[in-house]
Amino acid sequence: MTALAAFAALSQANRLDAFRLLIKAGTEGMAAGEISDALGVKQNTMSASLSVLHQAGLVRNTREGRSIRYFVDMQGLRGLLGFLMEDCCGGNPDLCRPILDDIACC
Amino acid sequence: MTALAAFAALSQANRLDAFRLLIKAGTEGMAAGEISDALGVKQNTMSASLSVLHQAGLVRNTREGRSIRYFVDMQGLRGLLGFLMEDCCGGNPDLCRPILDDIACC
DNA sequence: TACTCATATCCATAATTCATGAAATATGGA
DNA sequence: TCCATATTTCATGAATTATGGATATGAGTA
Repeated sequence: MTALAAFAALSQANRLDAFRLLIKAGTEGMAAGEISDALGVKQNTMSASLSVLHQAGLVRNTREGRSIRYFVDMQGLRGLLGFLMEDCCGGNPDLCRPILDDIACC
Repeated sequence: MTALAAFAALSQANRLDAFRLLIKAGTEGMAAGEISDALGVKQNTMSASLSVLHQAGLVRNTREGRSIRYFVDMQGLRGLLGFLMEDCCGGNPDLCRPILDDIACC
């Protein structure tokens, strides 16, 4: 199941930090090198981390000249959260409404 | 950081399955034995899994006679998703709105 | 072509994680 | 008290994973 891979991908500090950085970066995304610099992680280690996030369907990337730019894969994130919250609360809206309110990022 | 523990907790099949079961169970929760029966997992193995979810702040439990009943910890879940989506999308609502719509569980 | 920058891959080692059997703890009933 | 039930705790070995050095690939530049 891919949700498992996604949670596994987010369960390690470098990868979680990188993912949150990309969440903040939004549509602009960040080059792989920018990410490793920002987090003070060695280039090859971060490359491996980004690869795990990519395989888990949490990020996309496109080459841009010499750099490779990473973005959050919004569809992947959506699928993950949807899977987690499927049939939640046994149909009791009051339980999970506050959760949604808290993700009111925009 | 506790978000790390939470994602790690959800990154293993038994634990993710148990958590989703509890999401569906809502306020009723489920006894530890019910969970291991439902998932066909040995009792001590499931107990260890529930303990990991508990330490990660994703579930609560209360004793009920001889059984111990588990519930999703809504506050924990809320904190986790809030942490993940913090400052998301660089302030671009169109990006993350579909995500929220997809978690429209109730 | 030769050179440099940006990233990815390979490999070995160290560290972590997992499931299980066996034993311990807590509760309720006779 | 003694017993059965429900669950947790502990110890262990097997499997997985993270990390970093070295190296490879690929893209621009001269």
